[in-house]
Amino acid sequence: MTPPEAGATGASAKVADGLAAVSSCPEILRKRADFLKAARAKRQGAPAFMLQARKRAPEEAPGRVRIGYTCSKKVGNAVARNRAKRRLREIARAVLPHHGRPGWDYVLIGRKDATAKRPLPRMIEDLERALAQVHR
RNA sequence: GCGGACGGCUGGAUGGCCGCACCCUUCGGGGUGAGGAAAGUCCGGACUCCAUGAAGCGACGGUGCCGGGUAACGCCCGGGCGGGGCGACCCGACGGAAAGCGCCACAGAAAACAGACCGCCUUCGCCUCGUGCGAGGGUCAGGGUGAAACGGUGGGGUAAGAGCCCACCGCGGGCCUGGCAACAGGACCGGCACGGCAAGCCCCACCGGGAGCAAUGCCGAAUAGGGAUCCCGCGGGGCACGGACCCCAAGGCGGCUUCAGCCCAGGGAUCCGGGUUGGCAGCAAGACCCCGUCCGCAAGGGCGGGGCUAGAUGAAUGGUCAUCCACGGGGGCAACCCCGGGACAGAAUCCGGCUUACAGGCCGUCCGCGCAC
Repeated sequence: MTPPEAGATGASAKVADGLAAVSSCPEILRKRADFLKAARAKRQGAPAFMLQARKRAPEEAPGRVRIGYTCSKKVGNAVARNRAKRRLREIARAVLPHHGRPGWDYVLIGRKDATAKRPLPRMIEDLERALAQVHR
């Protein structure tokens, strides 16, 4: 019943390293107004998603990295939308603690089929590159 | 064994690591977390608000063989009738056409108080004396048309025919028997009247008020309609006038009527306070699930015991790795190896149904054919 130990412990050690580097836990965007503001700011395309990013004014919610997700009906039915949103959440969880800047709002927008099909490691690279573009 | 009918179940499994939402916590952690359809939003309810109450009528909408089940239903079960299939079984918009209106294309002589094209029979007249022509009468068996032609088949009968007469079948009527009923069976009477469509209007019976959890209630923040209370004030009469008081109207409150109840034109003051955004409640213990037992052919119901089973709101229920399980392709005699790869689909107030989508797999009952005994 018990699977091989060696591989599992190796993987867990690697991820524990990653966790130690987390600076601040990103906050989820929920208000429609925040999404509308982000949509008017900078945007950067990627094969499996679109990134929108905005540096907030100093008085609103200082210090935090904030992230939101959008999957419209263009992405597909409810199952496809939920799946796309979860994959976007997954890459944000991997990338944002290292590359997100405090005081910024980010919004990830899903694409039909591509968001569900592109391999996750490639999407992580895509997001790192897109963040670098937006911060420049 | 092959082909088929019906009913039910399942909807990848286990583990490691990293996450998300909610609940509990002794703050170490622990627990729970999508479906059979969560879907379509097509029916029926619960719940909430709105409409003054009761009865009747009307309008509109729905349902439509009978009995039962249910909170209720357009659902389910059992039965009847009609149709399909060798059969297991399946299908059915299945009340009324002697209340009325309307329609019945094309074809056909004729499509609804029947009618007479060809034909059949016959009377009279005429002549060219014929299987002739003309006029009249009797007919609907035969012809052809159609979805449908005013009962069908056989016999008698006749000038030829015809329910004209008879037998059987069909149809109608009341009666008897069985059944709670739909309905079925029987003998009797009637020579046949009543074509079809109600999925065109309609009639009959039964049911139904409207809107929906973005309902609705509460809390906090900025501005106008509305409501409550008080004051002034309003038709006629009782008093000669005015006021107070009393009585009586008129008018208003559902589509209409009756009864009951309530309100009174207009002006002023005070108080409460709408839509919107955010938060909280509604919001998960229920026509609930499981087991046993009794009643019932069944749907289902009674009793007893046990269980607590998602609660998000830009909306959690995931990502990844390993092994296994289906499945597809390739290689190999084979064990096996390699590659691909997981149906339909995601709760949003909650239940009972219906409908639609669905890879593959499993179980049970039954039918037909073939083989063996």
